[in-house]
Amino acid sequence: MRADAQKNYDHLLTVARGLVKEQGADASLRDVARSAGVGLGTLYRHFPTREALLEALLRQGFDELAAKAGDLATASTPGEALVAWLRDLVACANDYRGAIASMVAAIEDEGSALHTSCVTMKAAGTRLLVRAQAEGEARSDLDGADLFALVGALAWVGDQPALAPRADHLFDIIASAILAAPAPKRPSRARR
Amino acid sequence: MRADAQKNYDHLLTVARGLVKEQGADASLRDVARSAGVGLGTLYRHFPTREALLEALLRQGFDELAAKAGDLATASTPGEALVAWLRDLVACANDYRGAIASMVAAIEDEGSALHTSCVTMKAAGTRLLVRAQAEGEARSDLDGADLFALVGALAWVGDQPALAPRADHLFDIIASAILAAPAPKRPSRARR
DNA sequence: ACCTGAACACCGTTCAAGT
DNA sequence: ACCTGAACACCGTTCAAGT
Repeated sequence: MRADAQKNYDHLLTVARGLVKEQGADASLRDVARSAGVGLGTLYRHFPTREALLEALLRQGFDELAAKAGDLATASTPGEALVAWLRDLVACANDYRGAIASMVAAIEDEGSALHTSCVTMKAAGTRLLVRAQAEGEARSDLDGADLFALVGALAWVGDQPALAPRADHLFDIIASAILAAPAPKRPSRARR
Repeated sequence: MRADAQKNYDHLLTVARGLVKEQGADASLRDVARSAGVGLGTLYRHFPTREALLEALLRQGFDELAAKAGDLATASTPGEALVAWLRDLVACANDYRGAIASMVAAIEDEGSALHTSCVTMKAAGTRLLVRAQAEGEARSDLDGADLFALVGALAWVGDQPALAPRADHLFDIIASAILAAPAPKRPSRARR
């Protein structure tokens, strides 16, 4: 890459990070180019789609999550490892409001710039889930897709200003549901 | 209301229902007016905001939910009543993809045309929750706001094409978490 | 009273023209 | 190679002018 192009790329990313953190994943691309002092075509040259830009922004967090998944696979108990990793994944998605919808859609869209990253995340989560299930620490009626959907749901809650204050509490509730054994069809009254 | 105005109102609502069902709550308002064969100003006259249009579309479902909440308060067991009502509320939100975000935001926005409806829904859900809690059929560490947030999360899952197939399963999992007693801080291993 | 549609200020996306 | 910005086809929203 030519030196001037590299400089544009880096600067665009910095500016985009600020704007997307403020205004969410649907921030105006025109604004990004304008704030970076660069032509619209330059933005499109470096990031041909909005997903490509989002992918670049999420890159660092994704890499850290991948590394952490590896560490957790040997450290701590399987159930704790799973929950700790899920918490980080949700936090990563919440860095950019609205990004979670693109991440979720990318799982099934091979053409998306986010596809590979998100499939990798889903696979890492699935491994942690399977290990916890093998040890009897996670309920058995869940698979990787269910887990990713729950992450999506929790990230969405964190993205809504009116719900965000409840996000941590709901995370704990759903985490405990993941760790618990599946409930019987009809809730049993307390023993008497 | 003048007869011609009433006719426009009704026709706009019919057309909007179709378009919003197809394209989601962010369907183009221009398209709605165009498809209804009416000037843009006429749409804005009858529905000054997108929320006002959404409110009119959700009206029927909301009314049915309110009635059902009353019925359920005396019929069936408190836990079953709560879960059945939540299922219907999620289904109602899923009628119009993307509507749930507006509903959730409306709770705290007194200026929103959806405010009253959504506060009413939240209050009805809270009553069903409190009754179930009083009978020991719902966990005690939840309040109405938590419940509404969980409904939002589940409705969001149902709105995502990639996740919708999992929506029913996740509903059951979260429903059983609502009905269960809160888990201890650390998940206890199975008795041995 | 009610309706219309032009006008304004924005978008996303593409692409010919420049360096 | 890379950059620019005009051009196109869309938005949401307002409001003067019509009936």
